[in-house]
Amino acid sequence: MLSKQFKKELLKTPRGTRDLLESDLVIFDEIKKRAEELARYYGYHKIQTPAFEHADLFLAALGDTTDMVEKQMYTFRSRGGDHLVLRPEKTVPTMRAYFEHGMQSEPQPVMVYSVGSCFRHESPQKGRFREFTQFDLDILGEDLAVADATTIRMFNLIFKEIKIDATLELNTIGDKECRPIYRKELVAYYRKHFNQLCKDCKRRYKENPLRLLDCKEPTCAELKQKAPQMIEYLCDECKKHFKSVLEFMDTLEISYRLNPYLVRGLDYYSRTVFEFIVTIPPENEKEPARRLEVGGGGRYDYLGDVLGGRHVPAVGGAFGVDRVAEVLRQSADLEEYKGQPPRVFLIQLGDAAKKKSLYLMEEFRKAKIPLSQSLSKDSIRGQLRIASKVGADFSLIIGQKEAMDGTVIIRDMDSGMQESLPFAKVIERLHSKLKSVPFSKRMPKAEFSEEDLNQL
RNA sequence: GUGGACGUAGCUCAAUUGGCAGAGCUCUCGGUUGUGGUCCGAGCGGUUGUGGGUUCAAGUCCCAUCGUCCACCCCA
Repeated sequence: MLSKQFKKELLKTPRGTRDLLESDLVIFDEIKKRAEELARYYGYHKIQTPAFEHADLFLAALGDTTDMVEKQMYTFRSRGGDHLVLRPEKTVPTMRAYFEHGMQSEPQPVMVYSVGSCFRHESPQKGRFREFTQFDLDILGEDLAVADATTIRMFNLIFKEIKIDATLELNTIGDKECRPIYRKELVAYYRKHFNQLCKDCKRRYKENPLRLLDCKEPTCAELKQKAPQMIEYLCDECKKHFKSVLEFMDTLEISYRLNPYLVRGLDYYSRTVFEFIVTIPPENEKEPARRLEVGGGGRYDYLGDVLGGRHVPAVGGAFGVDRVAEVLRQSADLEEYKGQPPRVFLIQLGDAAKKKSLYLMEEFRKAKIPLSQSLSKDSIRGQLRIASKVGADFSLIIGQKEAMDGTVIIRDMDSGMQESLPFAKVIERLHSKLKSVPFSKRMPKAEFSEEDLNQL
């Protein structure tokens, strides 16, 4: 037995994690289901990689971005001494699986999707957890712009399907040819204005110049407006590629906003980058509307070279199931995400009836009658209370008398009308009753006016 | 790592200048020994996050600590 003090500390999930209860999971599952249906239809195949990988896999892929590796990854040693890490994302594992299973000798491109937890040791805040669920889509072994367009289109379709109003932002960050040139220009520009930069930007200037474009400080924002933009420095190939992506967007009638400040920090990224943004209205008038990134991705043509020593042009992205669920919870009509209440509630009174009902439950299951019950309650009153609380349309009542003469009472929970039938007829009768009571009629907490009551 | 707000029952929150720790919801049981929703009654549920200090007396004041949320940093 834990002491009370320890209970307070231990009987809760660790920081940045949480339990998902049924009311959360019906939403999660529905999101995953709709995304999966779309992905499958468009030719993606499901894969599942382990929750942890060799730490060196990520070290190799991410390069020497020590902040990410040291501070934000859950690394640990196995008993055998392996240096492992809880996966912080799924692009790298996907590429790892591509090589491990020789997918380069399958017809190209290889299209895969996956859904599962990722882990980052960050300080939690709204929509950001240390364990979170990502839905990933990737196209490996294809450098044509149509793959970029397909990826973006998939997320566009998915968000439409789950009724989330997300804005697409697009940019290109060039390739190995043109990006270094641009970066040099950018650094040269900021060098001239170095003294005006905010404290953070002075650090970014050294560590990750492209991130300078991300700063929200007023003076920095002003500076970046006059900063050189990637688009002016694109090589011919990249220009052609990006133009082609945009043409596909027009063809598919997907609206987008070009955001020249959208960047990805890591070296293996190239060309197309995109994000889907949801604007959340402010809770009170003083606060500005918030931008929540619900998904994003891009092309990563160099990851294959880094990991497998082989050029595998690829494009992919992910959306955060947690964030999407959060947005849905605040905005959407959640009716269709609510779990369906059991339609029939089985009530038993007395030992003989309880035994009988235990047997009957399996018969009802085979007959596909959606049944619920509370076998631990004995009073009819208590059982009926639960039946109405869970929103059952009908109750089946089996008491001593019914158990003896082989009948069941069917009670219509709306009207209170009851009829007694032999066991053999009950299933057939229920099927027709369930069909005749439409979903819309079901109101768990209905309130009746006097007129209604008089009619009964 | 930095800054701000907040920690009282399972949940939402009260508690006056420091003066008996409370309400609503939920849950359990009963009002009706075989009939639900509304209603009524009763009950369960607390070391007021933790530790220390001031005081006759601390949920309240002070210090420390832990935790949660929010923002920053970071964002694969």
